[in-house]
Amino acid sequence: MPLTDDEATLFASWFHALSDPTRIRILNLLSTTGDELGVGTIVDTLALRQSTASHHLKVLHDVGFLRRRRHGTSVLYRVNANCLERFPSAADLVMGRLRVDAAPTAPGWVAEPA
Amino acid sequence: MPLTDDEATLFASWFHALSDPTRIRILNLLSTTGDELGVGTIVDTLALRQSTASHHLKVLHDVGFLRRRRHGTSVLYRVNANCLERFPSAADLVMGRLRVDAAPTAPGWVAEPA
DNA sequence: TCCATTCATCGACTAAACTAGATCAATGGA
DNA sequence: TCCATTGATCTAGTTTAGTCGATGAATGGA
Repeated sequence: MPLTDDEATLFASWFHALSDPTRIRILNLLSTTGDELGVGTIVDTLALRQSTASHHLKVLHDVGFLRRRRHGTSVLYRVNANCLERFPSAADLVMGRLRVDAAPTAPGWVAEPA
Repeated sequence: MPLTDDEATLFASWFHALSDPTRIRILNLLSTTGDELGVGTIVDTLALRQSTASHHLKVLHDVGFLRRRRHGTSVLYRVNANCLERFPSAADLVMGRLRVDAAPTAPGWVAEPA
């Protein structure tokens, strides 16, 4: 049974969030570091402009790959653990090896405050 | 150990190939069908313009997700089986759960004539 | 050889995305 | 309250990507 257009669009949006090298580096930095980082640290570590980093962090956050919280004047970002540990091999969804109705509706579909 | 810029760019290119709904639908059609399909069949099944389909097929082929062969006047596309069965959870690469030096350099890294 | 079929490629148009400087908002300390 | 810090948002400029009609190339049959 083929994917619906809506499902295809949804899955594409997840991949889209990973389709930029800077976002890959941000995600890799956060996941290998293992805990939350402020925007300034990310900017310094990856040599990004602040507005550029903020833009990419928003993309990753909007799709559910990242969580964030304020801490004083700074905002700390971290990888969404649900995403990390339960995100199925995304290819499996596309390839029809996972039933769509058993799949999440978003990368961070497990309840957790945004 | 963080990803290099080149690695981040490479991984991003794989995700980019999956970042469009039409390409997701093409890949899903080919994988669920289970064998190779001509461009005309894909065009009819997914209600695409021929040039649009050809464009997306090229993107998927270039990145290694699809193989193709001529058959008479038509061209048959199929999913790259190496890709399907051995493509690791792509997220694992980004998340540092797979060592980069153990990872493929392309989705279709296992030798097979293009 | 001539023609029909099937796709790939080209060119133009439009929309979306990335970057970056500038400005705005939230927080906390003096 | 005033100001410094931190990061989000705004806007502009450039690039990249998706769509689609038109054209070109490969194949095979008449």
